[in-house]
Amino acid sequence: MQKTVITAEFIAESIRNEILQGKRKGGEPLRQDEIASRFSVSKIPVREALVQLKSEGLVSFVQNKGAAVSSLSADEVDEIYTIRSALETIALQRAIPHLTIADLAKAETIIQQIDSTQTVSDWGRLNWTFHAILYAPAKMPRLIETVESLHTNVSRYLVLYLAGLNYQAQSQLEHRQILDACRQGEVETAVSILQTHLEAASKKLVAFLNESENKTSGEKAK
Amino acid sequence: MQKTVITAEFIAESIRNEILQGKRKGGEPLRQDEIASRFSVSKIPVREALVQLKSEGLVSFVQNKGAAVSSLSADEVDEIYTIRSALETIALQRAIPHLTIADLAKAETIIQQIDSTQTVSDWGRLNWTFHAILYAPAKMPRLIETVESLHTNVSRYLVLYLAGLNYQAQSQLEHRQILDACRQGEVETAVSILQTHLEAASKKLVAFLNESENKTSGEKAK
DNA sequence: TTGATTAAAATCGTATACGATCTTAGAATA
DNA sequence: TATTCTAAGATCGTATACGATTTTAATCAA
Repeated sequence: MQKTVITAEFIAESIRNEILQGKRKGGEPLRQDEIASRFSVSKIPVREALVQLKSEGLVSFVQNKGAAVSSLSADEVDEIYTIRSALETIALQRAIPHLTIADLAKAETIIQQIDSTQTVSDWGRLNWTFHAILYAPAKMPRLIETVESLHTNVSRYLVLYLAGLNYQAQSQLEHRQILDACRQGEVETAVSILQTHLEAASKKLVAFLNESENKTSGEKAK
Repeated sequence: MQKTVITAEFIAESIRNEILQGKRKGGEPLRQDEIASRFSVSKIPVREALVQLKSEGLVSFVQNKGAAVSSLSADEVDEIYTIRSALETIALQRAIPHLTIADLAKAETIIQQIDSTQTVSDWGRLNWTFHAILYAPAKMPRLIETVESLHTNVSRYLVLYLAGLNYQAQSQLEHRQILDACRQGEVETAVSILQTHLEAASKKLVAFLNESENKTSGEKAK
């Protein structure tokens, strides 16, 4: 077996997953020595992994204090959804004319998998998979990469706070409506529902975060 | 004087500038030892700088072959301008109602500076400064950061290939039109000219790159 | 008790060193 | 001559080691 990937990539993926699964909370420091010994490597690939995650917005660095899991404010979440809406709209619009039967079937399968999903991190991952399938034929890899990164950033909050509610039922309904519109080739309709879909998530999440920020206001000055 | 920035940040900025000034051509390998000795540091901060630049799209890594300055295809440039148009449109639209007299004056100054600019790298930098001033009041730091990164990526090609032509005169005319529309608070007009402005740059650059790609087709399979 | 002071421990950032991989150039072979 | 082989050099990726900074905790003063 050849060395599968660069060490730093492997470590970055592990830490990314931990953050997405809520095992690492916002603000929590990421000790280089601890991570290094856990993976039985030196700090050097660990630091490179953290620099990578910093560029994805999942961790932040402070001089001589190392890395910590970054947090999102309500404003930032709002901004992220504005960007996502603009970009995903373009992707879907361009992709629909090129969607194949196989793509649509694959998307349908993912919707069903989401229905029977138990863990929140699976839900977040499948959620993105569904969208990514519909966007892929747009052949815009940079746009998709950007959107995926933004999705990842909000996902850890979504899975934590919206999973229990009736949000999932509504979300799945919209997924099915989007898929139907894609099948019919109704670009306008699909894009419109997608925007609604994103706005709904954004509003709930922003409201939730505003609430928690008010509760804990004053702590931030620390 | 305290240590201004982390070493890696400083090195990243230096290499970034070299790439933007055309001192480092696309495909050119970036030797870690060479860079390290030039800055009198070890390879470790150099590698972190390169990982950072990779996340900005300016360099790419290949396993055991290190980093090299990345190149852009015509398709990628086209995609980048599509993304920029979508995002900059939002930024300008939201910023205009909050533009102050001081912002407008600052933008006017930059236009004048561009007129008297000699070097292409100054032109690229000032060009972005002008746009950034008009976008800033939108208060969307992530969006701006994303757009800036995309601007940086195409800038090194723009300055190389469009600087000589009459492109700059046209570009400056559009800058003044955008600024005028901003002064009048005419959001629709400003956004519309901005889109034209970006499309013009995109078309010229894509045409140029398609031409060079055809000339050198066959080399790519290497 | 509370707050200031300082020494010890923890942690960071990076220089040095080294095995692993890749590249290159000359020798051997056809 | 052209091609394959091989060994030396170049370059990469990372473990180890260490000074610098920060944090913690213990001591002392108010």
